[in-house]
Amino acid sequence: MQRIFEALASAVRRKILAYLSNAEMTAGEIAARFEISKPAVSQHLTILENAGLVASEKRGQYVHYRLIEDNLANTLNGYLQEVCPVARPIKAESARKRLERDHNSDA
Amino acid sequence: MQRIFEALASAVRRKILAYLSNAEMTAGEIAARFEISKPAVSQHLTILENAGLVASEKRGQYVHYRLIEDNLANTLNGYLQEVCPVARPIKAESARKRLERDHNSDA
DNA sequence: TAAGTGATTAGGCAATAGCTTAAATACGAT
DNA sequence: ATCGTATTTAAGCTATTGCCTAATCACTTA
Repeated sequence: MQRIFEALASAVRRKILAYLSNAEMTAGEIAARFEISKPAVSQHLTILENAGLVASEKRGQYVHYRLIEDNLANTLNGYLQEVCPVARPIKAESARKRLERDHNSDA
Repeated sequence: MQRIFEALASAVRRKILAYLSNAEMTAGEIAARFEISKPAVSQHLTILENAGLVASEKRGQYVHYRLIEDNLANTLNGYLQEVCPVARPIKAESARKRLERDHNSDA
């Protein structure tokens, strides 16, 4: 409980959740999206993971992060983010990324 | 949004919300309930008020604080607190306080 | 108006959060 | 094996948070 609220208290971390809302991302992709260093993003991801909001999976060289959909806090937060002017465009980007990937997987 | 999440990130502040869940309280009553100084509680109340989670009303010498019931964040938080082992006993105290007052108002 | 009580503000201190750069670790490809 | 890339860990710095005590402000009552 405490870890969830603390994780959600950070604007950057909520943006990361929005960015993961529609597509899985590697740590590097997430870091590239935001204006902070990779180590800083890595720390945020650790906090989100310890709060049970995201899960990571190492595949080769990359670490893929995804939302844990089956999670009350994420469900409620996702609902709030639908009406949040900061989160909405980031969620849209996330959706676009997924579409791009679906498209490219034809190649 | 940011202020709401920040307000809810503190365990003491969530306890204060639980304590207000069933009854209005003065600043002094809230401070007496928790093991921190009155000024510290006053700061927490300011943060909760700035987040739009509580409202204050000065009546004579006392400042009464109450939850803003008609508030999405409070509604969701109240729901979470129903299943929170920390918040539940505090909510019960709050309910007891209200009953005491209803009883004493006969005098 | 003076004293007593409730509450907040001010000032100061210790602990923590969040960031950066540099170093280390893990993996893939040449 | 070595080099390049992806990621995390380590170390250190700054800003903020949260608390305390002391002082101030506001109100009530004798």
